[in-house]
Amino acid sequence: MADIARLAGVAVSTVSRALAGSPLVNEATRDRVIELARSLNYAVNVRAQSLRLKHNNTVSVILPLDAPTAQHFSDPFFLTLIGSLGDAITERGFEMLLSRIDAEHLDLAAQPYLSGRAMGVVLVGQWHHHDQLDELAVRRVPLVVWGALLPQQLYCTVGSDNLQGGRIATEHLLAQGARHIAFLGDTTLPEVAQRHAGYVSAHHARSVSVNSHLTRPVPFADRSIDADVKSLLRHEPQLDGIFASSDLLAIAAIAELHRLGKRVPDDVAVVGYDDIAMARYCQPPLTTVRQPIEAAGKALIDMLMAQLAGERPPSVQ
Amino acid sequence: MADIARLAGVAVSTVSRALAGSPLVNEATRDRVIELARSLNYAVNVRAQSLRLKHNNTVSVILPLDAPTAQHFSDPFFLTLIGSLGDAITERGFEMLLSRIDAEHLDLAAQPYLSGRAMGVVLVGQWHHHDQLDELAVRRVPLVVWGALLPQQLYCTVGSDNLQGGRIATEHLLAQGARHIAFLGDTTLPEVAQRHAGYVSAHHARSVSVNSHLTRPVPFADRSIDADVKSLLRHEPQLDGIFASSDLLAIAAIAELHRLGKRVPDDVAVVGYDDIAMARYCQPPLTTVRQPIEAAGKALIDMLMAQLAGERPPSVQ
DNA sequence: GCATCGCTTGCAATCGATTGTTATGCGGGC
DNA sequence: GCCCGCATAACAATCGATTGCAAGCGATGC
Repeated sequence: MADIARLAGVAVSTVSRALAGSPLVNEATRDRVIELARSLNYAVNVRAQSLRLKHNNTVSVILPLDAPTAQHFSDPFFLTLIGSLGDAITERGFEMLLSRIDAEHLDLAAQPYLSGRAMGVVLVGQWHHHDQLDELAVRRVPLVVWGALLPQQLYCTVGSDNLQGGRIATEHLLAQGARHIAFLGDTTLPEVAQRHAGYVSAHHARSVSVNSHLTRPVPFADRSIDADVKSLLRHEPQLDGIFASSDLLAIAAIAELHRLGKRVPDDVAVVGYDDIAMARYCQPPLTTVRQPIEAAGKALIDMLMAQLAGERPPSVQ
Repeated sequence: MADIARLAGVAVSTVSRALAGSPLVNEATRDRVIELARSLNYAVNVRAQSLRLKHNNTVSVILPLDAPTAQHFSDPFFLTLIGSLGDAITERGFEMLLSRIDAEHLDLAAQPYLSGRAMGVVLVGQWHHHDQLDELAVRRVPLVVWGALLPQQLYCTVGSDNLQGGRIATEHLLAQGARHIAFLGDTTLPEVAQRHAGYVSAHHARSVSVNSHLTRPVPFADRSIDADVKSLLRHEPQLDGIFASSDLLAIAAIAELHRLGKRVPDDVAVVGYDDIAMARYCQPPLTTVRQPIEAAGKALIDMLMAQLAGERPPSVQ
């Protein structure tokens, strides 16, 4: 900016005002400065600017990394959600800072906010540390979380109605006559636990008993799912339905069922969860419970903005 | 930081040194300051820090937005590539700033660098403006591009060998006896043009003539692909192969072929490109040309670092 | 001769950190 | 008693921008 000031023969403050389009500078001066800046490929230093202005136009999006499963940025559901967030953030003229933290230390999610890098934080998933998130809310960190709505939680969440979703998925299988339905998913995660509760509730509604051996605690995206499917069939030859807590699990399970000579859905019906793009293209198309991914990004950002405006927006399902 | 200095009874400069672990401060003082900072949930203001230090630990990743197709952050290939970049950037301790620009103004990709927001830029795809990217290279903007290697280009690229890939895919179809092979892809894009050149070259190698009516200029991810498949079959009932320039196109084409009563691959064989995760789970698995997505993120970031170190790294295929 | 006008521009403080230089306190040697 | 060296800590300039306040312009009226 000093260079431009020198070349234009004015003070730095005038350049600043000119580039900001302030009416306090002469039009001729302003045009001269702006033209000079353009020809020099000059752009205002955003760090200095936001330091001075104490404001910020970046939203931090954090995808916790579940170390045990060494999961990378690969899960299609999370990637799609990130895409949806990216669109929502871009539409509002903000920037998106994407990072990862250890899923065991969700409190680190406050870092981008505390260090002035971002105006607020969007966290994808609660994982196992609901308590750490409550603490962040107490510390008034602007935060919204994609995940389950838990009783008396202090932070804001956006998510699908997992209980209802689990019920619908299971009822769909029961309605087709399935009576030995497996549940695939890590029920220590709040969202999956709610889906499992829906699975149990749907059984009760039809007075069908739940065989607890049919619930397998597999992570969201585990390649070892094949072994689980094999073991399920060995221990429960009557298996006639699978409710997988993610589409990826469902698709992998179907592939393994095919390899084992089972017909889907004739022998074993499978229902997934998420409705990722892939699900639509399967042959035949995978039955799945739709999570509103497209709307989710918008809802998360809307909620973050409301929070920054001082409101306490209610969580959304 | 001033607050901590006051509470600790020392000067701001001492706090700064203490938090940075400088040996110039007494150990007792240092511990006292660090403990105070922790208890106050204080984090160094990164904007001020990087303003002062004139360095930067964020990499800007830009996904051009192709306005005509109103394409959102949804293409699984690009999302996977972003995931791969995210992993590579996180591994090196950097941050990832993700944004979108109009694909017609790739010169805007320099903005995050010029405004001091990022140390360098990774651009996903050349789209239609090779020239604008050359200009950025002339202006010495640290930039690496995912895309095709073009003759005498001035900027660095990472990408697969599209010519060879196109050749392999087409030869695979020809080897199965296909003689009326359609090409689906927007050949005005450099990468797709090279794949098409491979398609033509494979035909020539076997002295099979190329029917130019079988080349359809569909965008990477277009839902209207169904109409193209219908029209291809109407005009060329002998159609026995399709080389789609992306897996998404291939999968959509297969779905439509099924609807039209064609068997895949018996009646019409289909080959895709990219090898997205989805391809592995199709029934039967989609034949595709693998793009090294996992390695790509690492390669792009390595190249950016080399450039920042003053080297002129060669483009990689 | 001087205060005043509206308009434009320059001065200087400020944002929050870092770091070279200087100052302070203390103990020991002369 | 004085000075020196050493270990710490304070001072102040700096990064690049923004902005309240004041200064300057020439004409005018008292």
